[in-house]
Amino acid sequence: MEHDIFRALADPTRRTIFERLANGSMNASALRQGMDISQPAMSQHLAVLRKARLVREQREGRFVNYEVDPDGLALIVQWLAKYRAYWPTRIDALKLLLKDMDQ
Amino acid sequence: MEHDIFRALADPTRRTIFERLANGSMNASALRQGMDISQPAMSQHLAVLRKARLVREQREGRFVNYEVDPDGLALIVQWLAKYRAYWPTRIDALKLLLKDMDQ
DNA sequence: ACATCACATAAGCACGCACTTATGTGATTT
DNA sequence: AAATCACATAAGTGCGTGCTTATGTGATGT
Repeated sequence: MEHDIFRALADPTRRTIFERLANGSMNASALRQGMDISQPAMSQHLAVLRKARLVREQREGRFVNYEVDPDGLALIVQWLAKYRAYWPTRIDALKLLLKDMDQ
Repeated sequence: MEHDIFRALADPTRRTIFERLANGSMNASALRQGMDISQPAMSQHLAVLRKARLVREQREGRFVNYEVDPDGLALIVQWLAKYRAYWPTRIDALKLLLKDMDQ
């Protein structure tokens, strides 16, 4: 399962898909816009992201709406937490993170 | 670079190596103990982890000591920060993280 | 100096993976 | 009910990747 996540994110196309979904959920056809990717390829990528729990589907008629699944991200956070002793303490990303989570 | 990281972590053997180094830095030979992996394979895995900045080397005589490189982890945190809007707010891992970072 | 040790690199191979084309499935439209 | 649409699945293919064996390199030991 942790394996599924890292394997899913190892592909740049899937990271792009995930990033696009993070900016708003949409269906598979909409996801293809401006991505130069075939319909089966998109479907296969979404299947991999689904298995990794990075993305979840929501049937709406004959469309399938896709959205970010927090479970996958939670598992990455969990994995990262194991190594928090090595996290640099002063980097901007971390400060950003802290600021955002404080409120 | 972010690509190098996810690709590096996509392999279970490399994740194991990384985890072992997180529990204490050591040289390549010591890393092989109990892992049933050839010397060249280990060397190649370490090269991939190095390129991803997840690990860094420190020559000591004819030994090469390996340790976790915080830079790689920082990049993952940075990547994760982009999706913090989707992080679940009540999971244990997150609470653990916060508690540890507060002090 | 030579041998040996710790590790890196080279080259070849088998397997996994991302793609393709073709076809299947279930819902909507007319 | 027949056609069309949105998407999934099947099967085949080329390439990347992780392994192997063989060899190179640089440091230590005798």
